[in-house]
Amino acid sequence: MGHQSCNSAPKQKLRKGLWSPEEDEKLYNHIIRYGVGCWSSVPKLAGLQRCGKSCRLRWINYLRPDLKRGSFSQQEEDLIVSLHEMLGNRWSQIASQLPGRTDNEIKNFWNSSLKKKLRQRGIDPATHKPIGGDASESQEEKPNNPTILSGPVDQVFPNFGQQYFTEHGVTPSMGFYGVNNSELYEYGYGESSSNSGGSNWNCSSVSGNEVLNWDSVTHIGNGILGEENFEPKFGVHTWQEHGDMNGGFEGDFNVEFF
DNA sequence: AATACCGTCAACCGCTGGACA
DNA sequence: CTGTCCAGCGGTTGACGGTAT
Repeated sequence: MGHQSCNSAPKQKLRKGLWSPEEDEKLYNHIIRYGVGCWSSVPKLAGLQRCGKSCRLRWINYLRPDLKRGSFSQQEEDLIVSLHEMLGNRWSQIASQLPGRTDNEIKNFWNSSLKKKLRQRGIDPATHKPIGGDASESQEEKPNNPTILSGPVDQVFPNFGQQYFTEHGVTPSMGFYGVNNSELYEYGYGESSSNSGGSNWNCSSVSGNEVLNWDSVTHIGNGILGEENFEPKFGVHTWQEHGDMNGGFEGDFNVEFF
């Protein structure tokens, strides 16, 4: 099958468990000198009795020079929580938004610390919704409490921001954005007039700025692109781009988070 | 002082999907 | 098209240190 464990490689006895300082040194020196290349050949070339997978993990989670060590800042903590709300347990995607942190590190931090903190605050870490209590109360509260932010892209979207748009080759524009099957999607951006492209949102032009008709938000879960489970996360009211658009997106936003 | 319990974290395991022959 | 190899991912495990009993 398509899987192989460290046991299936060569008869030679492979070491497991914690890494010794000598092993670390061998692996570190090898990769600094020759780069990674093919992980399966690294142990042989570096003189290690480990499988390539084990070497890869050790490098990524511990030896890499660009790793940030030490405890998580409050800012990082908040970022992890908001990214987890959007992406779920996609630790590598979450880690990609936190320079110097590994997916393993974030996963451990989440499981050992953050989950507990959220529960203490009365928030279910799985759903990010209030635990127990009066469900109707919490549902009523949501639409009445949108968060409206204005400013540069990285300020308004600290949780994925400029990098997200750049990586996805998307210029954020007026419209709805949301989550479907834990992927962030943009829907209907850049469109004016109503119900274009099968989307169920409306907008109109007012003094040169396109304005969303938020009444249509309630319809957005119904069959956009034939998808279910679409969960709107935010809408861009107005925006203005600036800077070098070829080098990545820059702009000022007026955004409403649901 | 002994040991049971708990939290943290490094590392492993097994699965998935992409690349390639 | 099929099979194999491999990197990457997320869940799980186990070692270890600290704290409670």
